[in-house]
Amino acid sequence: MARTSGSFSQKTAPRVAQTALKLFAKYGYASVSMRQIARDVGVQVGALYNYTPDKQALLFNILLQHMESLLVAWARYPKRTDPTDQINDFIQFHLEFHFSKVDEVFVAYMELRNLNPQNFVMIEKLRCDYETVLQKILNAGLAAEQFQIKDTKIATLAIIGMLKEVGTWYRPDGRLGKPEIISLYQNMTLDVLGSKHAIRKK
Amino acid sequence: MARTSGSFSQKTAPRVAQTALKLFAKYGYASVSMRQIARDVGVQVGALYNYTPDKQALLFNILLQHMESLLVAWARYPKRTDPTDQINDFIQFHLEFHFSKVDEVFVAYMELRNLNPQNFVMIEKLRCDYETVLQKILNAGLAAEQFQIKDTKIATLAIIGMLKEVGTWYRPDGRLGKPEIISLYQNMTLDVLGSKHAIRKK
DNA sequence: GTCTATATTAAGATAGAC
DNA sequence: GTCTATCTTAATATAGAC
Repeated sequence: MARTSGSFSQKTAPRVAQTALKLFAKYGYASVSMRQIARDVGVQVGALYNYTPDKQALLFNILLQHMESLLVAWARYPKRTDPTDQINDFIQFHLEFHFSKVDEVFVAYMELRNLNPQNFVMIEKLRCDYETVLQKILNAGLAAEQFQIKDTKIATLAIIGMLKEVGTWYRPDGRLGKPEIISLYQNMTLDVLGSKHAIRKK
Repeated sequence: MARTSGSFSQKTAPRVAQTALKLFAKYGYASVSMRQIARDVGVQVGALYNYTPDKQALLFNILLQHMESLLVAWARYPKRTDPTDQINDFIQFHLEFHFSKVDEVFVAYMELRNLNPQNFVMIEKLRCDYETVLQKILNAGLAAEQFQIKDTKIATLAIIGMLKEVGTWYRPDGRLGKPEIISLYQNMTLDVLGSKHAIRKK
């Protein structure tokens, strides 16, 4: 049952990346072997090296494409001027993006330390850029006197932490639908920021 | 320079566990070899097996002892009756405990998937027990009408997420001291819970 | 582009001498 | 209790045939 020469290349390329992503998310980068990836793709291990120079590049490309697509998607997201609106938009954007990229997000959070040093610097830069998006909204809200924040950096990290946790429990068939989750996190975030929206709630 | 027979056993036992913890925290369980642990301990690899039946047991014991000591420490922590006080105490307890166990906490969060299935069930049970501690305080605060929470489970997870994130950036020589961090997180948590403390803040 | 075969290295774990 | 030596398996990566 040897495969005909050249007959699956266009299908194989994306399958290698997708399979690596799926396995890295499930078992962790260090626990997944090239043989395991090859088996799930349906090729012999030698064939993988037509698509990646090595295992590290598989991880790096997953993280690079994920972070770049995240930042590009935010750049294209329509912006409103009011800081409270911006927070609501950011939470909605973030959660919707992450609902659709569960594996990528998980690998991005878990496998940073398995990047080689040069690759780590590149990804960490992009992660910082994304954090800065949120921090700037907080600063805008402070300037507009809509938020009451004692420490902007800590508030940024707390919100990132809150949102990150969602990835550990969200299931498409879970108790809450996406809109409900988004709404809950919008409210909790504005609470953390001391926004006046809190008055509306009561 | 062979070691004298039997001369280091009492020192070696804790060193094996501590070295495994340190290396697992830094490089990840799957990336650390028994040879690497042996080298850092200062023995040959065969000697490790006097202290552990296998590598998996090293990980499991780290997580088991961490979770048990966490739950025991909370059980012994003085309890106040007011739910708002309880939240403040829980945040203080949690952060102080985690400040002192940075590596244990990190390994506990990162390496769950490298536990074998039986070990995973045991650790997950303890993790749930700890989550329940917080959720019960939230329910008490709701019953006492001190908190405004739309979804107790989600609020619990959001707070856990906020606190977990601290482990990724806390450094003993960082910008903020432990008391400042604890105070900030107490405030943000009460904000998320819609506590009336928020009025005091303004 | 994929296969088979292999080079090379290293992993977890064990046996037996001291 | 530790050492040296070794068994067995499996890892990443490459070479060359088809």
